[in-house]
Formats: sequence, C-alpha cells, structure tokens
Amino acid sequence: MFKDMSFMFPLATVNLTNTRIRTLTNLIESNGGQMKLGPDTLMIVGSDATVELCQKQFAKFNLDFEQYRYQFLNPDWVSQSLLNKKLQEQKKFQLFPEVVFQPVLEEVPEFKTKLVYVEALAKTVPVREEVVEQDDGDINIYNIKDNELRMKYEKRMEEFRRDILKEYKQILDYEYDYDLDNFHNQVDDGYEYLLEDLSILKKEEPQIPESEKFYGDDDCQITETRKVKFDILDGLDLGKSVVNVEQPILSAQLKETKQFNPGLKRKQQFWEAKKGYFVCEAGAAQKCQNNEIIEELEKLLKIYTNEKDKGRCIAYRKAIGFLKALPYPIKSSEDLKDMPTIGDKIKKKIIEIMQTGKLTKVQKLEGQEKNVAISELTRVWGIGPTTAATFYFKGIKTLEDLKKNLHLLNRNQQVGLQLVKDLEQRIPREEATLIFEIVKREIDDLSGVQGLFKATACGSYRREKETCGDMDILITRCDGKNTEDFLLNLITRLEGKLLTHHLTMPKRTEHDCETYMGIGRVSNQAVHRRIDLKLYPKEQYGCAVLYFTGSDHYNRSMRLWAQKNGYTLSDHGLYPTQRGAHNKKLWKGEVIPCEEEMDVYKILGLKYKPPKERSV
DNA sequence: TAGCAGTCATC
DNA sequence: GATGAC
DNA sequence: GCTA
Ligand SMILES: O=c1ccn([C@H]2C[C@H](O)[C@@H](COP(=O)(O)OP(=O)(O)OP(=O)(O)O)O2)c(=O)[nH]1
Ligand SMILES: [Mg+2]
Repeated sequence: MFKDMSFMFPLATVNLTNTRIRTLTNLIESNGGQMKLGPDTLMIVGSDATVELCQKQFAKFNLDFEQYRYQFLNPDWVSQSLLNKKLQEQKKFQLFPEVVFQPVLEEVPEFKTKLVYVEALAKTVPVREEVVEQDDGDINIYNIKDNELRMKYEKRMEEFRRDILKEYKQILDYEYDYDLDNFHNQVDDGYEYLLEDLSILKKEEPQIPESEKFYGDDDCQITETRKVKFDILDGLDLGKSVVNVEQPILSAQLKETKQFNPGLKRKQQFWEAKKGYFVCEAGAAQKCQNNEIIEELEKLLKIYTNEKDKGRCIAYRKAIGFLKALPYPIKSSEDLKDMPTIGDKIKKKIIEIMQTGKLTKVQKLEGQEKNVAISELTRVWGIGPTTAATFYFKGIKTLEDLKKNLHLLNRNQQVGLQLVKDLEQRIPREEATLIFEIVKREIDDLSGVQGLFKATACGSYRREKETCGDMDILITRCDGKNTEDFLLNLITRLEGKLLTHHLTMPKRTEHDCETYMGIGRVSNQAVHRRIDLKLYPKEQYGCAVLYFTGSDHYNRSMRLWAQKNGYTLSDHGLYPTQRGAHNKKLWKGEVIPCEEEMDVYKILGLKYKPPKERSV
C-alpha cells in the first residue's frame, strides 16, 4: 500500500527527454518510489523523500519542480489503481479529466524520429528515421508493364496512402490513442512504403561537397527508406512483371556484406585507428600494475550496479578494463592524459585514490543503509538489485530476514539462500580440475566411445586463474551428429556423483544448443559449487569457447569491435551485419563458419590472445 | 543525444 | 516485458 | 560516465 503522496505531470508541459525520463525512473524506483509513464502524463508515487529527490533531479535538469507539479492525488486511489494494475491499462489516465494536454511533439523527442514537413497536413510531423540501400536507379521494383495491372496497383496504392494520412492526422489531432512507436510498428507490420508516396516531403538535405561523399565499396550508399507494401500486390496476377516482390529488398539486394555494406571500409578505417582502445586487442597486462586503483573503482562499480545506474556501470567497467590492460603503473596525473574511457570525472577519482588511497564517494555510499542491505541480499543467487531493493523497502534487509520470508523467494532463490555461504567461496584450482575430471569421465562412459564428445573447461579455469567462481564446462560432439537427450542423460548420471541441486534444466534453443545450470560437490563433506554445462553443435564451437572463456568484459569489448566492423558476434556465431542510424540493425547475414577460436580473430582482424590474457 | 554485447530462462 | 544470469 |  502506498500511504505516501503522489503527483503527476502532463508531459506536454514538461520538457523531459527520453534520457531524462530514464534517469528519473531509475532514481525514483531505486528509492522505493514508483513512476508510471503514459503517453501524455508522468505519474510519480512516493514518499517525502521521493519528492525531495525529484526536486533535486529537476533542479539538475534546470527545471522548476513546483511549477510543473500538477496536482496531488488521493493516495488510497493510487494504491488501489496500482494494485489492480489499472494504471498500466489506462493509456490516457482519463481518470484525470482536469489535465489539459497540449501537444509539443518537437519538444519531446520520444522516439527515434526526424521531423518531416508534410505538405498535405501543412504540419511538421515526426517520422521514424530509416535507411536503406539505394540502387543505381535502373531497377524499378514497380516496373509493372501491363497497363491494367498498373492501374489496379496504383488504385490500391492510393487507398493505402489515404489510410496512412488518415492515421497521421488522427495522431496529430489526438483522436488517436497515440503511441508513435507502436504506431510505426503497426505500419511496419506488413507494410512497406515510400515517404514520397505519403506526400511527406523531406527537408532539404545539407549539401555535402562531392569530395567528402563516400559511396561505399560498390558505389552504393544507403540514403533513405524504400518500402513496399507487400500485400498490396496480393491477388494481382503479376506474372514476371514485378521484380523482387518476393523477398524483402534488404536481404535480396545485400548479399555480400563486404560488397554491399556501404561505408564499411571507411568505418573500418576509422576504428582501426582506435583499435588500441579495445581491451580485446590490448589484452590483460601480464602483471596488473594498478590494483589499488582498480579495487577502489570496482567498489564504485558494484555500488552503481546495485543502484542500476546502467550508464555509469558501463563507464566504470570500461575504465577498469582499460586499467587492467595497462602494462605500467599510473604514477601521476600526467599519465592519465589522453586515456580513452577515462574522462574528467574518473580522472579526478583516480587522482584522489593515488593521493589518499581511497574514495570519499565510496565511503559515503558504501555505508548507506540501503546499499549495505542490497549488497547483502544480492549475495544470494537469483536475487538481483531490483528484487533486493523491493525486499529492502519491505523491511527485509539481511539474510536472516530472508530466512523468515522464504515464501517470497522462488525455488532457486531458496536454494541460493540455503547455500549462500558455500557458493560465494571460490573453487581452488585442484578441486575445479577434479570436478572437470568427474564430468569428463561420465561423458565418455555415457557416449561409450572415448573422445566422441569433447569437453572443455572454460571460464576463469581456462584463463588459468588460481581460483574459480564456478565451473564452466562446454561440450560438443566431434562428429557433428545428433546429440538428442545427451545432456539430460549426463545430468541424470551425475546426480548421485556430483550434482545436488538443479537450477535450470537443458532445453533445445533455436540454435540447437542446451544449457544446464546446477550445483554440485565432489563429496558429501565438500563445499557446494555452481556448475554450468553447455552443449553446442560443432559448427558453433569456435564462437562458443570464445564466449564461455570470457572474461565478460573481454567478450563485450570484442563484440563491440565486431559491431564497429560490420559484424555481430555471439556465442553462436559471427555474422556480417549492416547497421543504420543509431546502430539499428538493418540486415544480418549468414553465419560465417568458425570452428576454431582463431577463425574469429582472423576475420575480425584481431591479435589472437591466449585465454590467460583475456582476464580483463 | 543515443548508445554502451548478445543470448537465454523464468515469471 | 522485467529480471537475473552467463 | 564516456564518446561519436
Ligand atoms: O555477463 C556475462 C557473464 C559471463 N559471460 C561469459 C564470459 C565468462 O567467462 C563466462 C563464464 O561466466 P562466469 O560468470 O562463470 O565468469 P568467469 O569468467 O568464469 O569468472 P568466475 O571465476 O567468477 O567464474 O561466460 C559473458 O559473456 N557475459
Ligand atoms: Mg566461471
């Protein structure tokens, strides 16, 4: 129940961008408040503390909180509505008719749109930005030769145009229950259309001198969306008079990334110069020289993880990764000059650490009751920052409190709680080896043929760490044949010998992989350990070991590099990928076969790193 | 100002 | 879709 | 929080 107060804003009058709304949501929700965002209103429920927070945050935004606070609501009503999930359903919060909405589309760039002047409406409307390959102009996909067919087609196109315009009008008139993003999704659904066809005229593009233009490897350039409503042609017997209606244009025309990924060369050249910034290229330093700084920054990272401050998490993680790759110690602020990932704020913090050995910020935050509680609660497997925070606001602050509230935990969390003391201990390498041996023996016994299945111990074990947080074992069938039920049988056989608890059972994914997560121990007296078993088909082995060996930050770095170079890298494979504005995926090609880790490094143009050097 | 890795399981 | 995990 |  929310005994506290609540207030709401008509979004129309508050200049809150997406980013700001996200910041605000995070802030409020991580402090026990609630925030609901409707298409036109922003509602906040919380205590006095929440109000204070909002005031501060608004001040940071340079906004006067009091001016915008619209009204207080009856807390009982809000409690009821939240409990009944009414608010989520009420798109417009019609229960507050006194709120006057004023459209300010330009001021609230809610969606990834650009503003386009629509002549027919005599208004500027936001239109989602899209890019697509432009062919050299010779191929006209509406190349319908038969006149009658053409007229039929054009008639339909006309109707379609009218519909779209009507919808746009509705949006603008607020008759439509609008959610522009959704609207575009709906339009996307089955439709493809040309902006020109909607009489939406583009603003003049800025003139780029010919010398600065880049037309891509194959003299083609993505400039604008070219869309066709596919089902508009349904029922028309077009014979062969229409080119390319069968396939979406993107996949039909962009066969070879290298050839058809426009601007890729320039992009790759650009990132090549910054290759050193990627820790996957630099690799971990043989001996880490900046442990003191790293330890302190990691504390801050942990705090921000608990606070769910995604942006800062990323920033600190990158900075830490970079320091781990640095082969020399930082001695003075001179050393910090021009270091990537280390900006003004982090630089200042590093200097403070060098001078005093610690951070006042950490001291301040670490001691706060809420952070203490969340750190404590997230020790349990299955409880993350959000769950921990909700527990905290229910007054559950320690593991002891959790034990009294077992009904609030799911099965896995209960196991996690029961074994928390065991699971947070790291595994000595010898014991890890023993676990691996047990699994390997069972694999051979089960398959009946020595070496038919290959098992690889990955994770920190493969990176030659002295202790491991858990066991990560990757299994593949060397002859590439069917592995139906193998993992399940393996687990059943290991139940008496190693495994004690199951967390998730194997299930085929769309990529033909299976994952088991569980807990086991080498003897009845031994400590319980987390054990992950993964079964991947042989074709995916290269990418799978690469992924499962990590470290997590190393993976992210490598995947970012792949992204910047026109690929997508995952545990299943390496794919050529074309991205448009805002890194939106436009096209994903066929998987590039990589049976070995080395294949991935070669294709990405990165130096091979032995596992040991991947501990960034 | 937007994006920051990519995927899977569970609820 | 949110959360948590690897 | 950093960066294109
Ligand atoms: O967010 C993540 C977490 C993990 N991994 C990969 C890399 C990692 O090496 C592997 C196994 O994960 P685990 O959590 O076991 O990490 P680890 O590197 O083995 O360290 P630890 O010693 O804590 O087990 O899975 C990721 O790609 N992303
Ligand atoms: Mg591990």
